[in-house]
Amino acid sequence: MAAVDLTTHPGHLARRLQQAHYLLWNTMVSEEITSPQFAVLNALVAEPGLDQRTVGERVGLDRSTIAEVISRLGRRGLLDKVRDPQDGRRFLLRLTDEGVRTHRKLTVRTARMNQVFLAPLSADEQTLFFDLIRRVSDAAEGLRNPVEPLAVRS
Amino acid sequence: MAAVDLTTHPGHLARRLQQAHYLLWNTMVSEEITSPQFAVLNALVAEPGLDQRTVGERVGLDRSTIAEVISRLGRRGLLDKVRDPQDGRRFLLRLTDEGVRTHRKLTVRTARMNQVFLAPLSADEQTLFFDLIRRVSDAAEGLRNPVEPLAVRS
DNA sequence: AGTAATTAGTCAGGGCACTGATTATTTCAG
DNA sequence: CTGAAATAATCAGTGCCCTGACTAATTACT
Repeated sequence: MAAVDLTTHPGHLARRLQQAHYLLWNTMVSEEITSPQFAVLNALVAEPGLDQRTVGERVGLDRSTIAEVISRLGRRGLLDKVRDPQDGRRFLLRLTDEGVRTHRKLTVRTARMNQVFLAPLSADEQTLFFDLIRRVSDAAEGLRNPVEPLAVRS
Repeated sequence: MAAVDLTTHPGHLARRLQQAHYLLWNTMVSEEITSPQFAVLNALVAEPGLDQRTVGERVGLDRSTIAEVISRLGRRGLLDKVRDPQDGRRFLLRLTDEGVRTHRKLTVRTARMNQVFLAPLSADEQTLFFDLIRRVSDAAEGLRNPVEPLAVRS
């Protein structure tokens, strides 16, 4: 009696959207490299030598998850990890040649996949789609890290 | 040089959206029951006595995942699982009283959470948001199960 | 009736995602 | 300069998500 219509629940829709994407990625882009892994490669192409934590921040992965993802990419020989001589807590990350090649190859396929994925929407709708999702995500992210209460320095 | 802007990649946005939702759910709805678990409870409120596979279909979870989710709900005493006497392969699922109570409680909180989550969008934009995401997901889902090619019976 | 194909569910294995606790290093304060 | 706070990374634990291989039960085809 009291059942609810999940198609008006953003969380449920978000999950379905991600599943749909996962499937398409698997068939059109790669079965080896996942979408989050590609995001890490991409971040390191843009800014080589980043440390692990910062990469996680760039692509939206927490400290634990980014460690796993990086470990997998390292095992596949797509990136190198070296202690920062300036700060012994950090590891600096840099793509190998193989990592750069992989990124380049997947960039092309990803673009094709995105076209297919978004094909049901007109160009205007696609823009709107990005905008709406981004606004909702950013707002929720903001709730997470409440703006520092402007601490009053005694 | 060849780095790409992930904010125009639907997969990346979908992942971020889901993370944002996960966080909000955890703080505003429940730390025990997850959103997919609630979806299962909801499906069984709507249609008590469904079998496992069909529940999975209703909420969009594959056979393996639905088995895990149901096992957790069973462990928590929120549902019962009995062999179908008509078909010994199936398990029929039914919420316990505790399961019904939990569903009712979470329904209220979920509605509140959805309001907060969608607050950055106007009413019209919310409708559009649902519509765009649903269209993209459904289309991708369609690619997955290509329409049976109308097999020509010799 | 008896074998073949289908179907429901399980299991093993890989990957993503979060929290809370721990370790090592650096920085800050007195 | 030394003890305390902060920071980068790891680890253990839980849960979601998929695939491919397998088992058990049912249905369909001779």
